[in-house]
Amino acid sequence: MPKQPRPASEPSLPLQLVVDRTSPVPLYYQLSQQLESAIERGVLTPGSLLGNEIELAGRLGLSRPTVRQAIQSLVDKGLLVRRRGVGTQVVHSQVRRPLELSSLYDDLEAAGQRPATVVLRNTTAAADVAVAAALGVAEGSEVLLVERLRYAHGEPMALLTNHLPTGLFDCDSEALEATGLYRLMRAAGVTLHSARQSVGARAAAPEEAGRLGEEPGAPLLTMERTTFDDTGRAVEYGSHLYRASRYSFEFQLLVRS
Amino acid sequence: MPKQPRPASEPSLPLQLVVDRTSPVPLYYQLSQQLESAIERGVLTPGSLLGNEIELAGRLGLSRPTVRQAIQSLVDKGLLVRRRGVGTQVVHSQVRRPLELSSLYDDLEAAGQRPATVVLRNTTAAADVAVAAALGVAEGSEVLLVERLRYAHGEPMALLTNHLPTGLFDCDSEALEATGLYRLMRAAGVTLHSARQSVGARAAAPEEAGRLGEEPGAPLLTMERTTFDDTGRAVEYGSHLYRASRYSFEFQLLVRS
DNA sequence: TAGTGGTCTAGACCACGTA
DNA sequence: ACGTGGTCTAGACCACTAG
Repeated sequence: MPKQPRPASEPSLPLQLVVDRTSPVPLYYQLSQQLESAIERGVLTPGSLLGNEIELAGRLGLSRPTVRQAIQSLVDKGLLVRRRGVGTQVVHSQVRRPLELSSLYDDLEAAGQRPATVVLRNTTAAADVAVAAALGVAEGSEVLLVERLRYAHGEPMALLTNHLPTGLFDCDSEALEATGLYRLMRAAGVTLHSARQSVGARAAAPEEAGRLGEEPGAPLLTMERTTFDDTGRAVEYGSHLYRASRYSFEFQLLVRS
Repeated sequence: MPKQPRPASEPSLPLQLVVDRTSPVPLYYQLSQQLESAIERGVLTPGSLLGNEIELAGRLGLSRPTVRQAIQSLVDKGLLVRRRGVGTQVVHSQVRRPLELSSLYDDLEAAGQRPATVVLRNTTAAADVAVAAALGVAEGSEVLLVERLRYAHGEPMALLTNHLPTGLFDCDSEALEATGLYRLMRAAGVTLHSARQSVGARAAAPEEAGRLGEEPGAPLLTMERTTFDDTGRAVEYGSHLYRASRYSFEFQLLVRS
């Protein structure tokens, strides 16, 4: 009997998968990385089945729980979908950028826009009510205040105002102009854990408009964010203004199941 | 020796935990629900340790992997933090609202604002370039078009424009005025999987301003969203306008680790 | 050194979807 | 009826952290 043209949902798995047991990298992680890269490179096409877990485990010389752990991590990332009685398949969706704690610096760099930063202020100040509440410090206590103007393609893009608790890390203006705030914090050993964000819009005040190269009254995107480390300390409170004509927030999100 | 005041990070676990093996609810889920509710109610205070997994498993008559599965799900939600050599503790952070595929209707309802909706249009139309690209259909093909004005406290809040593939579900205007679009889709058996969003701002055009009760040129928040089901089909493309003076997007997000 | 989470195994039975 | 993923067990060894 002649072979039928293979439907997109049939197992397509000559796929080279190998694990190195001498490596310190966890086996499930090696596997999930290989699967992810195969999906990324298009070797595993959308809709294709992965083959059942038992057989996959046998073929790799792994136990089923280990294989499941690898697959589960990709399901959590939204790359795979499991269906009982059917199998595990590569998701069809076209976009697969995960939602991260986005850094404007990284965003711009990824877009090939070579960001530039001018530090307008880098000093200490007394915390006002809002800042004190966000950072969980006493009103009037001393906090770091950083104000930056960020450019892309030589055009101003955003006015970034940050408040940070003192003593957290060394906030050097030169370093701030060379990279982003989050990178500095991570480099200083701060482990970012979660953030609370609020995105809105308002009209530009005259001074803000002047700095950003917009007309007074022009629409600006606003973002306020408080970031916490894994001990629950607030490590940063940002209050940012973006030119709506030049910037928008893009992200993908997964539906909690 | 007199007892020292207990530091916040010490195990505090008289905590009543029980599992019902006759229940169809998975054991790990019963456990994670109980832990989550204990955290929510403040019985497990921020910073308190959970006690090691082995002992917890023994006390509940469960195996360690099952207990780990329960704990892991809460770690993924950002409620718990694990540290090797230390233990598992309740995260200190004050806010713990997860990021979801937010529905304006649900948001307003949760805020106690009793949303009202007026359907302005509910018809079919030919897909233009943008809509066709977003939904993955041919340009000019027929799609559903829904335009709604949403009110809170009797004030207009947002102008919602949605395009949907035909034949997906019954798009009844009365139902649309009684609840949100996502609820209708879920009720029709559509399993939402992921969405691609873009949030920006712009000035209100005269007609938009009129409908929303703003002045022309007033800043509006814009949101475009394409939602996919678990087969990768685009099931909805929305292009929405919010009064910036009355609405902003709020969400929490976790740092991928 | 002792205690914790991180990883891994080799099985088992069940529930659900498809046919 | 069959094959799939969903759940669960009872162990094991290792890596990291604290004291």
